Amino acid sequence: MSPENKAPAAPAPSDFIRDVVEKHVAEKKYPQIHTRFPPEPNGYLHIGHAKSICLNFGIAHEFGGVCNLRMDDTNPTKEDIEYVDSITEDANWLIAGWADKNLGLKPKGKTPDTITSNGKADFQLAPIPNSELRTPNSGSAEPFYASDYFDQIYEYAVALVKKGKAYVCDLTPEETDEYRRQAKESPYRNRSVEENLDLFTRMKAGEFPDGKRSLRAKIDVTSPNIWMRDPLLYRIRHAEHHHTGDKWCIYPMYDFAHCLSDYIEGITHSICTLEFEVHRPLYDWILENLDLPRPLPHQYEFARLSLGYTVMSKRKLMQLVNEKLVSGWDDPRMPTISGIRRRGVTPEALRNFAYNIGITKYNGITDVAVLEHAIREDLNKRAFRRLAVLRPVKVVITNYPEGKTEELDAVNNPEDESAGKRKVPFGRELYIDQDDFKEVPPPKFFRLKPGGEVRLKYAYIVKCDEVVKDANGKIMELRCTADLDSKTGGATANRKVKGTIHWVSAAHAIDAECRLYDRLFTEAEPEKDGRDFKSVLNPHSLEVVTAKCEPSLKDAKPDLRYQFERLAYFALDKDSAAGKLVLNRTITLKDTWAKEAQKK
RNA sequence: UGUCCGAUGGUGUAAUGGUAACACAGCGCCCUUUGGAGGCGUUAUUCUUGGUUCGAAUCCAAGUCGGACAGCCA
Repeated sequence: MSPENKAPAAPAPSDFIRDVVEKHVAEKKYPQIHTRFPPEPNGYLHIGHAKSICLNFGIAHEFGGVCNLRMDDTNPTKEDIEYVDSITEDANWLIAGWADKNLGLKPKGKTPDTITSNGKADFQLAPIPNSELRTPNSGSAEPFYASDYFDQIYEYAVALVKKGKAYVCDLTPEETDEYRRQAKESPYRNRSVEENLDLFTRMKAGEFPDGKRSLRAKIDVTSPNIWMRDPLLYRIRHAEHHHTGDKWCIYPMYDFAHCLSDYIEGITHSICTLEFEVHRPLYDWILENLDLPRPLPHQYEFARLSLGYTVMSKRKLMQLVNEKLVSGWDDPRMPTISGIRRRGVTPEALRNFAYNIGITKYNGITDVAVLEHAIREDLNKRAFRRLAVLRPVKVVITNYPEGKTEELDAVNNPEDESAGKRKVPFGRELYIDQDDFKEVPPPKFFRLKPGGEVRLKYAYIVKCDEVVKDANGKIMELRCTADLDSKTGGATANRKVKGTIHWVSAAHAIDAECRLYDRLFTEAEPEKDGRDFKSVLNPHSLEVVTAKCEPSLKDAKPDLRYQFERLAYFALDKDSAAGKLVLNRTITLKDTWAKEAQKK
């Protein structure tokens, strides 16, 4: 295929944040665009994070910049190394082959350099340059950690104290709350610099118990924005940190650590979700009051993703895991990146989805159909077609010789000629799906029925002569005759019959455990009107069947995708072993017959 | 209650003072050895009121509705 014939690349995305970046690039405001993706390692990444990853890495990718992966780990009591590892893996999976060249990592163990910028002392930690290895956690590179800057952030706090812009406060958490609500100054607000310095040093040294004192910024307790009413900068927490161990017993708050981490890393555009909008004045205040010599980062906010038929908050996802309502963070029904990956969705599909939904400041609920469309569109192009029967009914072709086997040609992917062909065995005894036979067919039923004809895909046209039942009336087998001239190339091959169904040869079929996943909730908005989201869990979100599959599926590969013709897309699950196939249903094919049948 | 933010078909977005468009969903037709895919067509939209203007989704004002925040969480 010549390059001209290739489908045009999707136009570069455009939104209000990219407009700003584009303007800055045109003005040459920064030497390089530098974003960051900064999750707290207190849970697994979900599809909402995927939106953020696509935005931050997308901007770096489109404007020739860098996007740092950073663990925002300033609260030791909630974080864990398990999450650091999963976040690294998930982020890397999503950007692989796309923006991996723009991924900012740092040398393992490296902390900020103390440098001189414009004649002033400065802290800086640059990513490893483009040319070097950027695979996370392999060899010499690793993500950034806010906790690697605790020394520098402490220095910045001391600087604020010395400038009279921060003070040690002895109010209890409850009192602090009350004072802030009432716009009252803390009685400790006007301590001397010397006393503040002494107390802050002793806080760091571990002289005081948790909650006894805090470091607060001295801004304006009457500000209409509560975040400017002398916010906390440091709290005492005698707790072991997953990355810094027991070195610290005071930890900076998000607001203090985040802007400074951005600055230290040389971030130009700090993009976060809408709930931080009211924090932006504080973000700016801290940076502007520290006499920093390099250009300051700026914060931009966008609406987080809400998706129908699922929940997104880490707290609720954690609840589903802990209460064993799902099998784990990577249960294929979970909206986590690891769950979505295990389900069989590709990173390309997820990226296309992120592209399609756009970036705005409006809090809407995205229809899952948009996600499902992106998944089907991607899988349709790449999946190998296979014949498999989920709920088998036996069919005997009475005019087909016993013991005879034919190897019939079947295309691997009608969308992609280069995917080639394979052989599927045909014999006298077959399985078809229960749904493809109706003894009393409804109107417009194009499949097999008593006395009716149907095409067996890639094989013959058959007619159902007899329905054999057991004593209870259960269908045991369907006895059919084939038009033996009707297979491809035969005399009657072009005869038109209304329906075509899939099948497998009973003698050659192999078994596979198929896990049929459906949406986790029965309601588009599980928490609407404050109801308990667990009360609307879909009891049928997982059904397990043993499918009869064409024999070529024994070589199924974990990185390939399969379409069981006329049914759904499947991917190999990690529970598979030699001789034991386990397949996850990623998503069904569109089923216009089901829709038609529903109209009754 | 205060502060901030937002409002365009059923849903999500575009139009940056000049013909309201795209995708998904829906509906209809064509095609089809997948009731898949594809093709064609179609339904349906600027929160309200006032103002500025030759002209407003866009600018201004007031209102209405919705969201976020008000942790020593991030």
